[in-house]
Amino acid sequence: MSTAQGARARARTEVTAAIKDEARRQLAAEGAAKLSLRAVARELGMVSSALYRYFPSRDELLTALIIDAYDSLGEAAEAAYAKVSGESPARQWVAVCEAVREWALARPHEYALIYGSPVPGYTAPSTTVPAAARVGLLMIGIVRDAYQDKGVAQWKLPAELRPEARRMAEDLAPDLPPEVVVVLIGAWAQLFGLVNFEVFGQFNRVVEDRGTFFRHAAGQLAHHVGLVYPQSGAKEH
Amino acid sequence: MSTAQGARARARTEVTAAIKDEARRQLAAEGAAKLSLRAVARELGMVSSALYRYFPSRDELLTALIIDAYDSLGEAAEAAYAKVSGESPARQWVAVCEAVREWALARPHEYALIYGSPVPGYTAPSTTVPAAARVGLLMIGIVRDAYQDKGVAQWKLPAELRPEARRMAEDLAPDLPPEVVVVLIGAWAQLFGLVNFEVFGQFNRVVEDRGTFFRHAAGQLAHHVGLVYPQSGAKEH
DNA sequence: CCAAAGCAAGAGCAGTGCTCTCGATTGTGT
DNA sequence: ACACAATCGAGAGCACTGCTCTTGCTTTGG
Repeated sequence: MSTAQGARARARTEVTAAIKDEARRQLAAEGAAKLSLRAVARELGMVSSALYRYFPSRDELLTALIIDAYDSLGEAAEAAYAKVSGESPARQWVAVCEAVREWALARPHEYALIYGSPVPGYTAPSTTVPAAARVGLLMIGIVRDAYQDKGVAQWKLPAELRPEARRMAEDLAPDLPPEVVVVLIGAWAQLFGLVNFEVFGQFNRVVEDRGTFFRHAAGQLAHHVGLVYPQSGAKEH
Repeated sequence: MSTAQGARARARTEVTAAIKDEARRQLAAEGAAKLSLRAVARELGMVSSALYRYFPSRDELLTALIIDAYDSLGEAAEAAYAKVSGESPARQWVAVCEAVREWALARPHEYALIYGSPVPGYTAPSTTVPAAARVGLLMIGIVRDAYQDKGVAQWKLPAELRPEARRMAEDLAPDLPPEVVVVLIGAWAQLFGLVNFEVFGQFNRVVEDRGTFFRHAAGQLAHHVGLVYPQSGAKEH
Protein backbone atom coordinates (compact mmCIF):
# COMPACT_ATOMS: atom_id res chain seq x y z
CA MET A 1 0.00 0.00 0.00
CA SER A 2 2.10 2.83 1.35
CA THR A 3 5.50 1.50 0.48
CA ALA A 4 6.56 4.56 -1.48
CA GLN A 5 5.74 7.10 1.19
CA GLY A 6 7.92 10.02 2.04
CA ALA A 7 11.20 9.64 3.83
CA ARG A 8 9.56 10.80 7.04
CA ALA A 9 6.99 8.02 6.99
CA ARG A 10 9.61 5.40 6.21
CA ALA A 11 11.70 6.55 9.13
CA ARG A 12 8.66 6.26 11.32
CA THR A 13 7.97 2.64 10.39
CA GLU A 14 11.64 1.85 10.86
CA VAL A 15 11.74 3.32 14.34
CA THR A 16 8.49 1.57 15.19
CA ALA A 17 9.97 -1.74 14.10
CA ALA A 18 13.16 -1.06 16.05
CA ILE A 19 11.14 -0.38 19.19
CA LYS A 20 9.18 -3.60 18.79
CA ASP A 21 12.34 -5.57 18.12
CA GLU A 22 14.06 -4.25 21.22
CA ALA A 23 10.91 -4.82 23.25
CA ARG A 24 10.79 -8.40 21.99
CA ARG A 25 14.40 -8.84 23.04
CA GLN A 26 13.66 -7.66 26.57
CA LEU A 27 10.52 -9.76 26.60
CA ALA A 28 12.49 -12.88 25.75
CA ALA A 29 15.15 -12.02 28.30
CA GLU A 30 13.14 -10.96 31.32
CA GLY A 31 9.46 -11.56 30.70
CA ALA A 32 6.52 -9.26 30.19
CA ALA A 33 6.44 -8.08 33.79
CA LYS A 34 9.91 -6.55 33.56
CA LEU A 35 9.51 -5.03 30.12
CA SER A 36 10.23 -1.33 30.64
CA LEU A 37 9.58 1.47 28.19
CA ARG A 38 12.46 3.43 29.60
CA ALA A 39 14.84 0.53 29.19
CA VAL A 40 13.76 0.07 25.59
CA ALA A 41 14.29 3.75 24.89
CA ARG A 42 17.64 3.70 26.68
CA GLU A 43 18.85 0.76 24.61
CA LEU A 44 17.78 2.53 21.42
CA GLY A 45 19.64 5.69 22.40
CA MET A 46 16.60 7.86 22.74
CA VAL A 47 14.85 9.42 25.65
CA SER A 48 11.76 7.76 27.07
CA SER A 49 9.34 10.53 26.22
CA ALA A 50 10.23 10.26 22.54
CA LEU A 51 8.97 6.71 22.55
CA TYR A 52 5.45 7.90 23.28
CA ARG A 53 5.30 9.36 19.76
CA TYR A 54 5.17 5.77 18.52
CA PHE A 55 3.19 3.95 21.19
CA PRO A 56 0.77 5.92 23.36
CA SER A 57 1.30 3.62 26.34
CA ARG A 58 3.06 0.54 27.54
CA ASP A 59 -0.08 -1.51 27.12
CA GLU A 60 -0.34 -0.47 23.48
CA LEU A 61 3.19 -1.65 22.91
CA LEU A 62 2.26 -4.95 24.49
CA THR A 63 -0.84 -5.34 22.32
CA ALA A 64 1.28 -4.67 19.26
CA LEU A 65 3.59 -7.45 20.40
CA ILE A 66 0.58 -9.67 21.01
CA ILE A 67 -0.70 -9.19 17.48
CA ASP A 68 2.74 -9.84 16.06
CA ALA A 69 3.00 -12.99 18.17
CA TYR A 70 -0.35 -14.28 16.91
CA ASP A 71 0.76 -13.62 13.36
CA SER A 72 4.12 -15.26 13.88
CA LEU A 73 2.50 -18.34 15.38
CA GLY A 74 -0.03 -18.43 12.56
CA GLU A 75 2.73 -18.25 9.97
CA ALA A 76 4.67 -21.03 11.65
CA ALA A 77 1.59 -23.22 11.69
CA GLU A 78 0.77 -22.48 8.07
CA ALA A 79 4.35 -23.13 7.01
CA ALA A 80 4.26 -26.50 8.75
CA TYR A 81 0.96 -27.25 7.06
CA ALA A 82 2.35 -26.36 3.65
CA LYS A 83 5.16 -28.86 4.10
CA VAL A 84 2.80 -31.80 4.64
CA SER A 85 -0.11 -30.76 2.47
CA GLY A 86 0.20 -33.92 0.46
CA GLU A 87 -0.02 -36.30 3.39
CA SER A 88 -3.00 -37.66 5.26
CA PRO A 89 -5.22 -35.26 7.24
CA ALA A 90 -4.16 -36.87 10.50
CA ARG A 91 -0.52 -36.22 9.70
CA GLN A 92 -1.35 -32.66 8.74
CA TRP A 93 -3.12 -32.21 12.05
CA VAL A 94 -0.21 -33.53 14.07
CA ALA A 95 2.25 -31.47 12.08
CA VAL A 96 0.35 -28.27 12.84
CA CYS A 97 0.11 -29.20 16.51
CA GLU A 98 3.83 -29.83 16.70
CA ALA A 99 4.55 -26.55 14.95
CA VAL A 100 2.51 -24.74 17.58
CA ARG A 101 4.36 -26.53 20.34
CA GLU A 102 7.78 -25.81 18.90
CA TRP A 103 6.99 -22.18 18.32
CA ALA A 104 5.86 -21.89 21.92
CA LEU A 105 8.87 -23.67 23.39
CA ALA A 106 11.21 -21.45 21.41
CA ARG A 107 9.55 -18.23 22.65
CA PRO A 108 7.96 -19.02 26.01
CA HIS A 109 7.46 -15.40 26.99
CA GLU A 110 5.91 -14.44 23.69
CA TYR A 111 3.67 -17.48 23.98
CA ALA A 112 2.74 -16.46 27.50
CA LEU A 113 1.72 -13.11 26.10
CA ILE A 114 -0.98 -14.65 23.93
CA TYR A 115 -2.00 -17.85 25.68
CA GLY A 116 -1.08 -17.11 29.28
CA SER A 117 -2.95 -14.74 31.50
CA PRO A 118 -3.79 -11.50 29.71
CA VAL A 119 -1.48 -8.95 31.29
CA PRO A 120 -2.68 -5.50 30.13
CA GLY A 121 -6.23 -4.70 31.16
CA TYR A 122 -7.68 -8.19 31.44
CA THR A 123 -9.98 -7.59 28.43
CA ALA A 124 -8.20 -8.43 25.23
CA PRO A 125 -8.50 -5.64 22.67
CA SER A 126 -10.76 -6.64 19.81
CA THR A 127 -8.01 -5.83 17.32
CA THR A 128 -6.28 -9.07 18.26
CA VAL A 129 -9.23 -11.24 17.25
CA PRO A 130 -8.46 -11.79 13.56
CA ALA A 131 -4.81 -12.60 14.25
CA ALA A 132 -5.81 -14.97 17.04
CA ALA A 133 -8.07 -16.98 14.78
CA ARG A 134 -5.44 -18.08 12.29
CA VAL A 135 -4.41 -21.34 13.94
CA GLY A 136 -8.01 -22.27 14.63
CA LEU A 137 -9.04 -21.64 11.04
CA LEU A 138 -6.15 -23.72 9.81
CA MET A 139 -7.26 -26.65 11.94
CA ILE A 140 -10.82 -26.26 10.72
CA GLY A 141 -9.54 -26.33 7.17
CA ILE A 142 -7.72 -29.61 7.71
CA VAL A 143 -10.82 -31.28 9.04
CA ARG A 144 -12.95 -29.75 6.31
CA ASP A 145 -10.77 -31.26 3.61
CA ALA A 146 -10.83 -34.62 5.30
CA TYR A 147 -14.58 -34.42 5.67
CA GLN A 148 -15.18 -33.56 2.05
CA ASP A 149 -12.92 -36.39 1.05
CA LYS A 150 -14.44 -39.25 2.92
CA GLY A 151 -16.33 -38.05 5.92
CA VAL A 152 -15.25 -38.21 9.51
CA ALA A 153 -16.43 -40.18 12.48
CA GLN A 154 -19.63 -38.93 14.01
CA TRP A 155 -20.58 -38.50 17.65
CA LYS A 156 -24.03 -38.14 19.00
CA LEU A 157 -24.61 -34.83 20.72
CA PRO A 158 -26.74 -34.55 23.84
CA ALA A 159 -29.99 -32.71 23.21
CA GLU A 160 -29.07 -29.66 25.31
CA LEU A 161 -25.98 -29.03 23.22
CA ARG A 162 -27.61 -29.22 19.81
CA PRO A 163 -28.71 -25.56 19.51
CA GLU A 164 -25.31 -24.25 20.58
CA ALA A 165 -23.61 -26.71 18.25
CA ARG A 166 -25.71 -25.46 15.35
CA ARG A 167 -24.81 -21.89 16.24
CA MET A 168 -21.09 -22.61 16.33
CA ALA A 169 -21.21 -24.54 13.07
CA GLU A 170 -23.02 -21.72 11.30
CA ASP A 171 -20.46 -19.17 12.42
CA LEU A 172 -17.31 -21.17 11.91
CA ALA A 173 -17.87 -23.86 9.31
CA PRO A 174 -21.35 -24.02 7.77
CA ASP A 175 -20.25 -26.89 5.56
CA LEU A 176 -19.37 -29.12 8.50
CA PRO A 177 -21.86 -31.00 10.67
CA PRO A 178 -22.32 -29.50 14.14
CA GLU A 179 -21.02 -32.65 15.80
CA VAL A 180 -17.68 -32.17 14.14
CA VAL A 181 -17.46 -28.48 14.98
CA VAL A 182 -18.06 -29.20 18.64
CA VAL A 183 -15.24 -31.70 18.96
CA LEU A 184 -13.08 -29.41 16.85
CA ILE A 185 -13.44 -26.48 19.23
CA GLY A 186 -12.77 -28.79 22.15
CA ALA A 187 -9.67 -30.18 20.51
CA TRP A 188 -8.47 -26.67 19.76
CA ALA A 189 -8.66 -25.71 23.43
CA GLN A 190 -7.15 -29.00 24.52
CA LEU A 191 -4.19 -28.60 22.20
CA PHE A 192 -3.29 -25.35 23.90
CA GLY A 193 -3.86 -26.97 27.26
CA LEU A 194 -1.12 -29.43 26.46
CA VAL A 195 1.22 -26.71 25.21
CA ASN A 196 0.44 -24.53 28.21
CA PHE A 197 1.31 -27.24 30.69
CA GLU A 198 4.59 -27.97 29.00
CA VAL A 199 5.65 -24.35 28.48
CA PHE A 200 4.61 -23.22 31.94
CA GLY A 201 6.30 -26.10 33.71
CA GLN A 202 3.31 -28.06 34.93
CA PHE A 203 4.78 -31.21 33.40
CA ASN A 204 8.07 -30.70 35.15
CA ARG A 205 8.37 -33.69 37.43
CA VAL A 206 5.58 -35.53 35.67
CA VAL A 207 6.38 -35.99 32.00
CA GLU A 208 9.98 -36.45 30.99
CA ASP A 209 10.00 -37.35 27.30
CA ARG A 210 7.65 -34.54 26.43
CA GLY A 211 8.19 -34.61 22.69
CA THR A 212 6.88 -38.11 22.12
CA PHE A 213 4.19 -37.61 24.73
CA PHE A 214 2.94 -34.55 22.91
CA ARG A 215 3.07 -36.25 19.51
CA HIS A 216 0.97 -39.06 20.92
CA ALA A 217 -1.53 -36.71 22.54
CA ALA A 218 -1.84 -34.71 19.33
CA GLY A 219 -2.49 -37.93 17.46
CA GLN A 220 -5.21 -38.81 19.93
CA LEU A 221 -6.76 -35.40 19.36
CA ALA A 222 -6.68 -36.00 15.61
CA HIS A 223 -8.39 -39.29 16.14
CA HIS A 224 -10.93 -37.61 18.36
CA VAL A 225 -11.92 -35.07 15.71
CA GLY A 226 -12.41 -37.91 13.27
CA LEU A 227 -9.07 -38.08 11.47
CA VAL A 228 -7.45 -41.49 11.27
CA TYR A 229 -3.96 -42.56 10.41
CA PRO A 230 -3.85 -44.58 7.20
CA GLN A 231 -1.88 -47.44 8.69
CA SER A 232 -3.93 -47.55 11.88
CA GLY A 233 -6.70 -50.02 11.25
CA ALA A 234 -9.29 -48.20 13.38
CA LYS A 235 -11.75 -46.82 10.86
CA GLU A 236 -14.67 -46.23 13.13
CA HIS A 237 -15.72 -46.35 16.75
CA MET B 1 1.32 -27.90 66.23
CA SER B 2 2.01 -24.36 67.38
CA THR B 3 -1.52 -23.29 68.16
CA ALA B 4 -0.78 -22.34 71.75
CA GLN B 5 2.16 -20.09 71.00
CA GLY B 6 2.80 -16.82 72.69
CA ALA B 7 0.73 -13.75 72.04
CA ARG B 8 3.50 -12.39 69.82
CA ALA B 9 3.35 -15.37 67.48
CA ARG B 10 -0.42 -15.26 67.30
CA ALA B 11 -0.35 -11.59 66.38
CA ARG B 12 2.15 -12.41 63.69
CA THR B 13 -0.02 -15.04 62.05
CA GLU B 14 -2.98 -12.68 62.27
CA VAL B 15 -1.15 -9.86 60.54
CA THR B 16 0.16 -12.29 57.96
CA ALA B 17 -3.36 -13.44 57.21
CA ALA B 18 -4.61 -9.85 57.03
CA ILE B 19 -1.91 -9.00 54.52
CA LYS B 20 -2.79 -11.98 52.37
CA ASP B 21 -6.49 -11.18 52.55
CA GLU B 22 -5.98 -7.59 51.48
CA ALA B 23 -3.60 -8.72 48.74
CA ARG B 24 -6.24 -11.17 47.52
CA ARG B 25 -8.77 -8.35 47.45
CA GLN B 26 -6.52 -6.19 45.32
CA LEU B 27 -5.72 -9.19 43.16
CA ALA B 28 -9.40 -9.79 42.47
CA ALA B 29 -9.99 -6.11 41.79
CA GLU B 30 -7.06 -5.18 39.60
CA GLY B 31 -5.08 -8.26 38.71
CA ALA B 32 -1.63 -9.46 39.65
CA ALA B 33 0.18 -6.83 37.61
CA LYS B 34 -1.26 -3.98 39.65
CA LEU B 35 -0.90 -5.63 43.03
CA SER B 36 1.19 -3.18 45.06
CA LEU B 37 2.87 -3.81 48.38
CA ARG B 38 2.52 -0.17 49.31
CA ALA B 39 -1.18 -0.14 48.55
CA VAL B 40 -1.69 -3.23 50.70
CA ALA B 41 0.19 -1.64 53.57
CA ARG B 42 -1.69 1.62 53.09
CA GLU B 43 -5.04 -0.14 53.26
CA LEU B 44 -3.97 -1.95 56.41
CA GLY B 45 -2.91 1.27 58.08
CA MET B 46 0.75 0.43 58.27
CA VAL B 47 3.80 1.72 56.52
CA SER B 48 5.22 -0.21 53.61
CA SER B 49 8.52 -1.09 55.22
CA ALA B 50 6.70 -2.82 58.09
CA LEU B 51 5.22 -5.25 55.61
CA TYR B 52 8.67 -6.59 54.79
CA ARG B 53 8.80 -8.15 58.25
CA TYR B 54 6.16 -10.58 57.02
CA PHE B 55 7.05 -11.10 53.38
CA PRO B 56 10.62 -10.54 52.26
CA SER B 57 9.53 -9.44 48.78
CA ARG B 58 6.57 -8.93 46.52
CA ASP B 59 7.29 -12.19 44.75
CA GLU B 60 7.18 -14.08 48.04
CA LEU B 61 3.77 -12.59 48.76
CA LEU B 62 2.64 -13.75 45.34
CA THR B 63 3.96 -17.27 45.88
CA ALA B 64 2.09 -17.40 49.17
CA LEU B 65 -1.05 -16.42 47.30
CA ILE B 66 -0.27 -19.06 44.66
CA ILE B 67 0.00 -21.81 47.25
CA ASP B 68 -3.24 -20.67 48.88
CA ALA B 69 -4.93 -20.66 45.50
CA TYR B 70 -3.80 -24.19 44.75
CA ASP B 71 -5.09 -25.29 48.11
CA SER B 72 -8.38 -23.48 47.66
CA LEU B 73 -8.89 -25.04 44.26
CA GLY B 74 -7.95 -28.45 45.63
CA GLU B 75 -10.45 -28.09 48.44
CA ALA B 76 -13.19 -27.04 46.04
CA ALA B 77 -12.48 -30.05 43.85
CA GLU B 78 -12.41 -32.41 46.80
CA ALA B 79 -15.62 -30.99 48.18
CA ALA B 80 -17.33 -31.52 44.84
CA TYR B 81 -15.97 -35.05 44.76
CA ALA B 82 -17.28 -35.77 48.24
CA LYS B 83 -20.78 -34.78 47.18
CA VAL B 84 -20.93 -37.34 44.37
CA SER B 85 -18.79 -40.09 45.83
CA GLY B 86 -21.67 -42.51 45.53
CA GLU B 87 -22.30 -42.02 41.85
CA SER B 88 -20.60 -43.45 38.82
CA PRO B 89 -16.93 -42.66 38.17
CA ALA B 90 -17.84 -40.73 35.02
CA ARG B 91 -20.18 -38.50 37.00
CA GLN B 92 -17.50 -38.01 39.64
CA TRP B 93 -15.07 -37.01 36.93
CA VAL B 94 -17.42 -34.49 35.39
CA ALA B 95 -18.32 -33.10 38.82
CA VAL B 96 -14.67 -32.46 39.63
CA CYS B 97 -14.10 -30.84 36.24
CA GLU B 98 -17.07 -28.56 36.74
CA ALA B 99 -15.88 -27.64 40.22
CA VAL B 100 -12.54 -26.60 38.77
CA ARG B 101 -14.28 -24.54 36.11
CA GLU B 102 -16.57 -22.80 38.55
CA TRP B 103 -13.77 -22.04 40.96
CA ALA B 104 -11.80 -20.51 38.11
CA LEU B 105 -14.68 -18.44 36.76
CA ALA B 106 -15.39 -17.06 40.23
CA ARG B 107 -11.76 -15.98 40.76
CA PRO B 108 -10.25 -15.38 37.34
CA HIS B 109 -7.23 -13.49 38.63
CA GLU B 110 -6.43 -16.07 41.25
CA TYR B 111 -6.80 -18.73 38.59
CA ALA B 112 -4.50 -16.79 36.31
CA LEU B 113 -1.96 -16.80 39.10
CA ILE B 114 -1.69 -20.57 39.07
CA TYR B 115 -2.62 -21.64 35.54
CA GLY B 116 -1.80 -18.53 33.54
CA SER B 117 1.69 -17.39 32.76
CA PRO B 118 3.92 -17.56 35.82
CA VAL B 119 4.41 -13.95 36.83
CA PRO B 120 7.19 -13.87 39.48
CA GLY B 121 10.50 -15.20 38.23
CA TYR B 122 9.26 -17.55 35.53
CA THR B 123 10.49 -20.60 37.47
CA ALA B 124 7.82 -21.79 39.85
CA PRO B 125 9.19 -22.27 43.36
CA SER B 126 9.33 -25.93 44.29
CA THR B 127 7.26 -25.26 47.39
CA THR B 128 4.17 -24.98 45.23
CA VAL B 129 4.52 -28.51 43.87
CA PRO B 130 2.60 -30.46 46.52
CA ALA B 131 -0.29 -28.00 46.53
CA ALA B 132 -0.41 -28.03 42.74
CA ALA B 133 -0.77 -31.80 42.62
CA ARG B 134 -4.03 -32.03 44.54
CA VAL B 135 -6.44 -31.84 41.64
CA GLY B 136 -4.35 -34.22 39.58
CA LEU B 137 -4.19 -36.76 42.38
CA LEU B 138 -7.93 -36.52 42.86
CA MET B 139 -8.51 -37.30 39.21
CA ILE B 140 -6.10 -40.21 39.37
CA GLY B 141 -8.02 -41.51 42.36
CA ILE B 142 -11.31 -41.47 40.49
CA VAL B 143 -9.87 -43.48 37.64
CA ARG B 144 -8.12 -45.83 40.05
CA ASP B 145 -11.37 -46.69 41.78
CA ALA B 146 -13.11 -47.24 38.48
CA TYR B 147 -10.25 -49.40 37.32
CA GLN B 148 -10.21 -51.58 40.41
CA ASP B 149 -13.94 -51.99 40.10
CA LYS B 150 -14.25 -53.17 36.57
CA GLY B 151 -11.33 -52.08 34.51
CA VAL B 152 -11.21 -49.29 32.01
CA ALA B 153 -10.87 -49.21 28.27
CA GLN B 154 -7.38 -49.83 26.99
CA TRP B 155 -5.48 -48.11 24.22
CA LYS B 156 -2.47 -49.41 22.45
CA LEU B 157 0.59 -47.24 22.97
CA PRO B 158 3.11 -46.65 20.20
CA ALA B 159 6.43 -48.33 20.90
CA GLU B 160 8.38 -45.11 21.39
CA LEU B 161 6.06 -44.02 24.18
CA ARG B 162 6.17 -47.22 26.21
CA PRO B 163 9.27 -46.46 28.31
CA GLU B 164 8.02 -42.99 29.21
CA ALA B 165 4.58 -44.38 29.97
CA ARG B 166 6.09 -46.93 32.34
CA ARG B 167 8.06 -44.17 34.04
CA MET B 168 5.01 -42.00 34.55
CA ALA B 169 2.93 -44.88 35.81
CA GLU B 170 5.60 -45.87 38.33
CA ASP B 171 5.80 -42.37 39.73
CA LEU B 172 2.13 -41.49 39.77
CA ALA B 173 0.03 -44.63 39.98
CA PRO B 174 1.93 -47.92 40.08
CA ASP B 175 -1.33 -49.81 40.34
CA LEU B 176 -2.63 -48.48 37.03
CA PRO B 177 -1.54 -49.70 33.59
CA PRO B 178 0.72 -47.24 31.74
CA GLU B 179 -1.82 -46.83 28.96
CA VAL B 180 -4.30 -45.37 31.42
CA VAL B 181 -1.79 -43.07 33.05
CA VAL B 182 -0.84 -41.60 29.68
CA VAL B 183 -4.37 -40.67 28.71
CA LEU B 184 -4.95 -39.45 32.27
CA ILE B 185 -2.12 -36.95 32.12
CA GLY B 186 -3.29 -35.82 28.73
CA ALA B 187 -6.84 -35.38 29.97
CA TRP B 188 -5.55 -33.44 32.97
CA ALA B 189 -3.80 -30.93 30.74
CA GLN B 190 -6.72 -30.76 28.34
CA LEU B 191 -9.17 -30.01 31.13
CA PHE B 192 -7.17 -26.95 32.05
CA GLY B 193 -6.92 -26.04 28.39
CA LEU B 194 -10.70 -25.81 28.27
CA VAL B 195 -10.86 -23.79 31.47
CA ASN B 196 -8.06 -21.53 30.31
CA PHE B 197 -9.78 -20.69 27.06
CA GLU B 198 -13.00 -19.85 28.80
CA VAL B 199 -11.49 -17.82 31.63
CA PHE B 200 -9.07 -15.95 29.41
CA GLY B 201 -11.68 -15.06 26.84
CA GLN B 202 -10.55 -17.20 23.92
CA PHE B 203 -14.09 -18.56 23.59
CA ASN B 204 -15.58 -15.10 23.46
CA ARG B 205 -17.15 -14.89 20.02
CA VAL B 206 -16.89 -18.62 19.50
CA VAL B 207 -18.75 -20.50 22.21
CA GLU B 208 -21.85 -18.93 23.67
CA ASP B 209 -23.47 -21.52 25.93
CA ARG B 210 -20.21 -22.34 27.63
CA GLY B 211 -21.65 -24.25 30.55
CA THR B 212 -23.19 -27.04 28.53
CA PHE B 213 -20.29 -27.03 26.13
CA PHE B 214 -17.88 -27.56 29.00
CA ARG B 215 -20.01 -30.27 30.56
CA HIS B 216 -20.03 -32.10 27.25
CA ALA B 217 -16.28 -31.71 26.76
CA ALA B 218 -15.62 -32.94 30.29
CA GLY B 219 -17.81 -35.95 29.60
CA GLN B 220 -15.81 -36.66 26.46
CA LEU B 221 -12.64 -36.50 28.52
CA ALA B 222 -14.11 -38.94 31.01
CA HIS B 223 -14.95 -41.26 28.18
CA HIS B 224 -11.45 -40.85 26.83
CA VAL B 225 -9.81 -41.94 30.06
CA GLY B 226 -12.01 -45.01 30.09
CA LEU B 227 -14.93 -43.94 32.25
CA VAL B 228 -18.38 -44.56 30.84
CA TYR B 229 -21.76 -43.25 31.80
CA PRO B 230 -24.03 -46.02 33.07
CA GLN B 231 -26.89 -45.18 30.74
CA SER B 232 -24.64 -44.78 27.73
CA GLY B 233 -24.53 -48.17 26.07
CA ALA B 234 -20.91 -47.90 24.96
CA LYS B 235 -19.02 -50.31 27.21
CA GLU B 236 -15.89 -50.76 25.17
CA HIS B 237 -14.10 -49.56 22.10
C1' DC C 1 9.01 30.67 1.40
C1' DC C 2 6.51 30.18 5.41
C1' DA C 3 3.28 28.16 8.38
C1' DA C 4 2.03 23.68 10.18
C1' DA C 5 2.97 19.40 11.60
C1' DG C 6 6.15 15.88 13.45
C1' DC C 7 9.93 15.09 16.23
C1' DA C 8 13.59 14.59 20.23
C1' DA C 9 14.91 16.27 24.54
C1' DG C 10 14.49 17.57 29.24
C1' DA C 11 12.21 18.45 33.56
C1' DG C 12 8.93 16.89 36.50
C1' DC C 13 5.06 14.17 38.95
C1' DA C 14 3.21 10.31 41.28
C1' DG C 15 3.93 5.84 42.14
C1' DT C 16 6.69 1.48 42.85
C1' DG C 17 9.98 -2.25 45.27
C1' DC C 18 13.31 -2.32 48.53
C1' DT C 19 17.07 -0.95 52.15
C1' DC C 20 18.67 1.12 56.19
C1' DT C 21 18.45 3.24 60.53
C1' DC C 22 16.18 4.44 64.67
C1' DG C 23 13.48 3.96 68.87
C1' DA C 24 9.97 1.21 71.23
C1' DT C 25 7.95 -3.07 72.49
C1' DT C 26 8.08 -7.76 73.56
C1' DG C 27 10.02 -12.26 74.88
C1' DT C 28 13.62 -15.01 77.31
C1' DG C 29 17.57 -16.72 80.08
C1' DT C 30 20.08 -16.05 84.40
C1' DA D 1 13.40 -9.41 88.74
C1' DC D 2 16.57 -7.66 85.73
C1' DA D 3 19.16 -7.35 81.66
C1' DC D 4 19.94 -8.96 77.14
C1' DA D 5 18.34 -10.18 72.68
C1' DA D 6 15.00 -10.55 69.27
C1' DT D 7 11.20 -8.49 67.04
C1' DC D 8 8.50 -4.83 65.45
C1' DG D 9 6.66 -0.15 63.42
C1' DA D 10 7.98 4.14 61.56
C1' DG D 11 10.46 7.22 58.65
C1' DA D 12 13.82 8.67 55.27
C1' DG D 13 15.82 7.62 51.19
C1' DC D 14 17.47 5.27 46.67
C1' DA D 15 16.76 3.78 42.11
C1' DC D 16 13.38 2.79 39.13
C1' DT D 17 8.84 2.95 36.63
C1' DG D 18 4.83 5.01 33.38
C1' DC D 19 3.38 9.17 31.84
C1' DT D 20 2.70 14.46 30.96
C1' DC D 21 4.08 18.91 29.65
C1' DT D 22 6.88 22.35 27.73
C1' DT D 23 10.66 23.80 24.80
C1' DG D 24 13.04 24.09 20.77
C1' DC D 25 14.47 21.93 16.15
C1' DT D 26 13.63 19.63 11.66
C1' DT D 27 10.90 18.13 7.97
C1' DT D 28 6.84 18.62 5.05
C1' DG D 29 3.29 20.54 2.18
C1' DG D 30 0.63 24.51 0.36
